[in-house]
Amino acid sequence: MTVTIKDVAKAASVAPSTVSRVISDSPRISDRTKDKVREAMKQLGYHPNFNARSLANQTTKTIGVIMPNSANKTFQNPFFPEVIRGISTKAHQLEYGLYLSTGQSDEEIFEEVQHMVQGKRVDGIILLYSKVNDKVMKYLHEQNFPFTLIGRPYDETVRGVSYVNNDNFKAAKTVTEYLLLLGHKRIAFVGGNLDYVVTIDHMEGYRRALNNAGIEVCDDYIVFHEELQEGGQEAVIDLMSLSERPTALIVADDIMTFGVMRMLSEMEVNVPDDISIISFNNVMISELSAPPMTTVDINIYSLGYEAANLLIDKILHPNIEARKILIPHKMIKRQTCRRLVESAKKTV
Amino acid sequence: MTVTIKDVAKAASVAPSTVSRVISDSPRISDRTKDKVREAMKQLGYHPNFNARSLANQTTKTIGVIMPNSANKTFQNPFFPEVIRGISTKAHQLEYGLYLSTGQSDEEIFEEVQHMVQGKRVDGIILLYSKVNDKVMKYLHEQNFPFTLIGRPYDETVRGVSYVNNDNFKAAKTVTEYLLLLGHKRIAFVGGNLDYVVTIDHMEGYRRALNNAGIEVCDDYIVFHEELQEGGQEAVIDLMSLSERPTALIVADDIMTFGVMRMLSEMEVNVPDDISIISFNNVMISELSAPPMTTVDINIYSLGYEAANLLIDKILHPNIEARKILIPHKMIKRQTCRRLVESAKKTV
DNA sequence: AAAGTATGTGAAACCCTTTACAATAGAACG
DNA sequence: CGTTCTATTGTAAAGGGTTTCACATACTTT
Repeated sequence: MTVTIKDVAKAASVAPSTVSRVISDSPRISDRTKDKVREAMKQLGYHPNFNARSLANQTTKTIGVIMPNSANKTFQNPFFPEVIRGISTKAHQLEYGLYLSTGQSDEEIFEEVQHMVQGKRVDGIILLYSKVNDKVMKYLHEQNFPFTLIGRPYDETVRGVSYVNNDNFKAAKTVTEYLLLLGHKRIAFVGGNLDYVVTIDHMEGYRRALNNAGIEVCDDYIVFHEELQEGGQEAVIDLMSLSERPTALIVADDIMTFGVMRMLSEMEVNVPDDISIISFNNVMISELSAPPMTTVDINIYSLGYEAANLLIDKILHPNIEARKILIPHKMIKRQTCRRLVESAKKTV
Repeated sequence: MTVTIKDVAKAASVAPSTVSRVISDSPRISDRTKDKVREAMKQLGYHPNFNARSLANQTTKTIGVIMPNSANKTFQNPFFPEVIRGISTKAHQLEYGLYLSTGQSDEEIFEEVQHMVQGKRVDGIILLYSKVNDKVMKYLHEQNFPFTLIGRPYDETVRGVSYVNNDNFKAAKTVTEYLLLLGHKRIAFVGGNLDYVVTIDHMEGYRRALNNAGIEVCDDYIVFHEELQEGGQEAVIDLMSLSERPTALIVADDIMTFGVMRMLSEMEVNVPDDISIISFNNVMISELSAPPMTTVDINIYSLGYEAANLLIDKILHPNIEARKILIPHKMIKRQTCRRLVESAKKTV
């Protein structure tokens, strides 16, 4: 049926091992023989069998990409195609393939990871999320299996975890300071799922900035929501029902901001005249909102690219020590923030 | 090092073949033996080696997913995570894994597909796009390798291609008719890349509706753009520069519509008062535009789900004949279309 | 008691490559 | 001319399973 190395060997009247060596371009084979074998390979249309190769080599040249639980809509966030594009680019350069997780629940995902690892289906794994107390991460760490995190481990004292992250604490702090400088005092924080480390870092940055400015953190101004659009919308309802409405919002994610802005517009609250908004990620469409949103570009593509780089490095040099990469972020000022004029909003 | 089937066999004092039979739950093994072997597997923490299995079985339980050329931004369209979610769900149900293409250019992708197929890395392939004269499709067809298309082959006379598609012709026709009923006569069409079959189908539907209504199709009203946001923006510039501006726009994709609406808002052209818009896909955020957009829901998730279903069927029953599945679409009326009042726009 | 039939198990071949080791031939050397 | 190198190629085992075939039981049947 299929053309194997033996067929090529026969056709070129050499031993299978010779063919194998020609494939890996071993210097121990004479040029004459190489030519002869290559000719035969072309004639017969030979392609190496991937599985046999992996088996003999104990290496798959494949990296496993673990997406978060896809039950909720988080998944539709353009964040994912973009990280994957980054991962994909680097992987392709180094001739690695990508194997995607398909599990829907945390439990399913965990099982899948076990299979990937124990079944030697991939050489390493990239986790596209960082959760607090993540079973998957714990497992990979225990198994001493090559992996990198996008984000950071919740407990940074855990040694030996490579990750690539933004300085989310700093980004959130800066963003809050920016709003403070614009004269805002009642700044609310609309976070994502609290199980994710990024949410915690954002919140800490926000708190710190407020503390530094001597402003008391008001619990009513801090809300969390898992779902992207719906979450954004519910957050707005909660916040706008307060007797003292916030004058500015820090929102965890651009997509959530779309939800927020939609709801605000239904309530006829004008952005940025009545309320300022700043969010995170700068996905492609965030410049297309009405008005275009001010957000923090976190360089999603690089996050993926560097994660792949780190991982493959680890695969190739297992004894290399863990590295942490910080991808720079950058505030992109567009049109959802405005300076608060002193007297103005005194009348609530 | 790793626990193999032989270790299990020894521990349970049976032959390796017996262990193998237990794994595949063969009816020829007594329950007592099965229990004994399973106990041993658990004790030793045995997991079957995937590559060895694939090699012996000649089957990988993996399906290859080919994304379009990721050089341009098309990729960031939330369409992709959503189809993949559909594919992923079905694949997971039937215990198939997903292997993703990483090539950036058409040429790279083609090579990759060749490797996947010849190297027996996957059991079947799903093409996430349908292009005119697609080399990849041609190749898969020639090789008689199991694959399904999302979209449809340009040349439908090619026998034996399974695909899942929307009736894009009909959707575009309906949408055009809808605008006609609202009193629009100057309806423009902003299409995607003309290499994609979907673009052609949309255009044909549009033309047909106009013809049926006895309205001459004006070439100036038909524009195409590859890029999503930029494309949308450029299209608007072109159309709004015409002496007779269109009163309604049919846009190929929701993301593009975001670009269109952004540009329109910069020009201070009001949607829907000055111009009506209707587009396709209904991705998650399309309800979050300002105003929320009227669009055609094409059920992206099902597209993926059914494609996986079709493919796996084909893999399992190679002699089954090719099937075509049409996923129903549905117009979602939101707020970007309005009735044209007779007298109104006469003054251009 | 002999023959026939399930049922359970083991040995060995096979899937395709890689690789350690062996073998051969020709070149260089004394 | 015999010996030692060196360059090149071959042989066989390993990598971890699956599958076929044949054999050994135990149980019916006549």
